[in-house]
This record gives sequence, C-alpha cells and structure tokens, in this order.
Amino acid sequence: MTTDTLKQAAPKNSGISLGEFVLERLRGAIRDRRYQPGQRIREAEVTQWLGVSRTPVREAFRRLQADGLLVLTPWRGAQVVELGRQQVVELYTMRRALEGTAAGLAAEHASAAEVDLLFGLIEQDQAAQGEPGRLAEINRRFHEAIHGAARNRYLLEALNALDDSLALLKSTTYEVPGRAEAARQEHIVIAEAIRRRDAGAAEQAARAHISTAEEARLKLLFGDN
Amino acid sequence: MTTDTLKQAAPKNSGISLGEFVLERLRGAIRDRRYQPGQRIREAEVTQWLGVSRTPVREAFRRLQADGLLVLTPWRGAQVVELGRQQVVELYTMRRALEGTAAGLAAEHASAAEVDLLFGLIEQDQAAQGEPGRLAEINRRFHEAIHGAARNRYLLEALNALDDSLALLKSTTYEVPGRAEAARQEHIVIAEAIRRRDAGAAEQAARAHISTAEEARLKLLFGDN
DNA sequence: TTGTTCTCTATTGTATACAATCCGGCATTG
DNA sequence: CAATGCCGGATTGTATACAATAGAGAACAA
Repeated sequence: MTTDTLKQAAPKNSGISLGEFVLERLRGAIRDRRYQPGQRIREAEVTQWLGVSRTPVREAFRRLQADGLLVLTPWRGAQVVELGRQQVVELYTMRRALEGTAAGLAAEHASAAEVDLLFGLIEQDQAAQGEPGRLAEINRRFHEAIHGAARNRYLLEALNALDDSLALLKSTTYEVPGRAEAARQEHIVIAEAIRRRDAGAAEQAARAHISTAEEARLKLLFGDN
Repeated sequence: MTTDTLKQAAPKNSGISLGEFVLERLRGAIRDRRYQPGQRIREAEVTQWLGVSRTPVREAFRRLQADGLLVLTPWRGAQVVELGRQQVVELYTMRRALEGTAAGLAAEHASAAEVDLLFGLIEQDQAAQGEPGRLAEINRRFHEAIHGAARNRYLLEALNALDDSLALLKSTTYEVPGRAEAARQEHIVIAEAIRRRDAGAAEQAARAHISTAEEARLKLLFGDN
C-alpha cells in the first residue's frame, strides 16, 4: 500500500452510499497513479484502507471494470489496466472521433458565455508557460468546456471515461518541448471555429488537435520516429 | 413477472461466475423487453428467477447501470431506463459519430472476406423482403461486420452499448413503409465505399444512413412531421 | 538436480444475517 | 374534513460467514 495507511472515515450520514464513496476514492487513486497500471488491487486492502466491508468494494470494482480501468479475472481479482501501444493508438482514434464530434456540436450549441470561457482559458494558458502542471489543468478545463457545450450526455460520459483511461498513461504530453505552444495554437483554431459557428471546421480542427497530441504521446511513450 | 416463473438453473461448473450469468440473463431480458422501460426490478425477484443469492444480482445491476440500461436510485433500487425524445436524439447523434468512424476505419482495415460478407448480407437482405424480423437480424449482422472490420476494441464496445440502449426503444424502424428498401440502398453505398477503400466516403455514407434511420425512428416513436 | 504431485494458504465467489431507509396507511388533531 | 405525524412492512445497503479456487512451496521420485 502506497496510499495512506490511515483508516479513512467513511461518509457519516451523507446521502451517498458507501459503494459510491469507494468508487470515487478508487477512481481518484488510479487517476493519481497511486495504483499503477498492472498493479493488483486486493479487496482486503481497500477494505482496510477505507474502513468498509468487501461488499461496497466489490461493487466499485465492477463499475471500474465497466469503465475500462480495471481488469477482473475470475478468482484472481482486480488489476489496473495496462495499455500497450496498440491500445493507446485505438484510444486516440476513439478520442479523435469523439472530440471532433464534441467540437462540431459545440459550434452549434455553445452559449456566448461558453465561447468567452474558451478564449479566457486560452489567455490563462498563455500566462502559464513553463508550468506543465498548470498547463495540463487549463487544457483539461478547455476540453471540458467544449464537452459541456456539445449538450449530449452520452458523448460527455464517453469522453469522461476516455479521459480516465488516458490518465493511465504516464505523465502529460506537455513535457514534449514545444507541445504547449503547438497545443495553444490548435486550441485557438478550434475556439475560433466554434465562435464562427462553423461546425465542420471545428470538427476538423479538433481532430487535427488530437492527432498531434497522439503523435506527442507516442513519441513520449514509445519513442516513435 | 412476465418472465418464466420456473427457477432457472445456474451454471453448474462452468468457468463463468454467477455474476456474469445473471448479467447476461438480465441484459437479454431487457433487450427482449421482458423487462420494459420504466419497470422496477427488485433484487428478490431476480434472486428467485435465477436461483442465486442477492450478491451476484447486485453485481449485475451495477454493470447494467454502467452500460446505461438501468438507473439505480439509492434505497429505491433498479429501474429500466426510459428514453425520452431528447435522449433518443442524443443517442442517434452519438451513433452517427461512431458508425461513421467505424465505416471509415473499416474502409482502411477490412479484409477481402469481410467485404464479401457485406455484399453477401446485402443479397440476403434483398431475399428477405417483407419479413421485418429477418430484415432486422440481417441489418444487425451487416453493422456488426463493419464494427468488427474497424479493428478498434473501444469503438466496438461503445457501439455494442449503444445497440443495447437502442434496444430499449419499441419495435424496429423496418416497420416504416419503404424503410427496408431505403436502408438496403444506403447499405450498398456504404459497402461500395468500403470496397473502394474510400474512408471519407464510407464515413459520410454511414452518417447519412444513421440520419435517415433517426428520421424513421422519430417518426415511429413521436410522429415527427 | 529436476520435475511432479500434493497440500496448504491466501484470496475471491456466494449466501445470508443484520441495519438503514423509504413508503404506504392509519390515527390523531386542529 | 384536511393535514400531520407515527408505525410497520417491504426493500435495499452493509457486514460477515462459508465455499471454491488458484498459486506457491514442500515433499518425493527419477
């Protein structure tokens, strides 16, 4: 256990069930890489960590399996998913399709305030140069804003699940030299297409953005080209 | 319970866990509309039906919730999802994006045998005129063939989940007069684009196909236009 | 030594007991 | 008569006991 040994208090009397509580805690731990890809997670371990019984832990495991974050092998339990090169490529293909769709829909549905938010985030991004952590956070909020503006709950869910899966990958692409500047320029193209209400251009720009992100990611992970 | 009162045998000694068994049974029951949208499903009910304890039933519930087939309200249990008009529209938007992506990828990756299969299914389709059930089945296999040819496991999963959600809707669009012929023509356009290895055309054709299917569906469900 | 089989333990799958919560009906009260 | 509050049953949430299985290591034979 690399996580706190301290027994965490389960929610006292909040309306949330313990299963949900465990789910969120585990999701966070996987996102933060306190449980690393490939690592086995034993029920008893989580049981002690969070001070609950095995039942809610098992429920959380099932949900995380459905989200693609855990592999459950009968009689062997849970393991954090490990992504190989092929899987990363497939994930980015999926992401290209979904982000493209989201950007296109955002061009149709975004409110004026949402458009302003996008450009505001681009400015914040410019001000945060050289801080990979902060850049990644602003990037996340930029994409979240587009996802929300698309006004499609299923698309939103799928994109969130995809983000969780990509969190399994080490580090951020902002560590690649020049990636931050390139990403900012691509964001500007997307945001302007959305402001113009040009759905086709927004979709293409988003797809191109994901493609360059994929390149950076593959270079970072596997030293491509 | 509209389903069998007879207590179904749980798998004897097969490698599959009871949780998976219950999951598939429930998924099938929802797909076949033996559990109808909006209907509440009690744990004890399934327990008796399948002859298992509540634990595997609850596991199956969680998975079905993640798949978007059940709504689980704390202390109120499981209810089959009911889709309103807005949700149907959003589902079809999602489907347009995913089927388009799948067709485009299939144009890049389909084997000769897979292309042959597509045209074979189109012929079968022509021979099955006037049989809505058979037409729907052939249609399903046509789309499955494209999904498989796309060679992307995440896309495949998402499409399968989407199919399950659409199974919540009453009847098939093949009940709309002329829909079968229109669909066949659209299938031909898609298949030919894939044979030509023209990814862009395949994607556009698939999107157009889903759009006409959406129209038919909305007309059928809500009497649009 | 090496390979094989057996046993034992750790761990998960399943069943069930118990606690918490919701929902209906009924009675009481203004 | 309407509104409110309380009770009891039905149902789900949680904990735990028990069964089944896999995997590691010991014991043994070649």
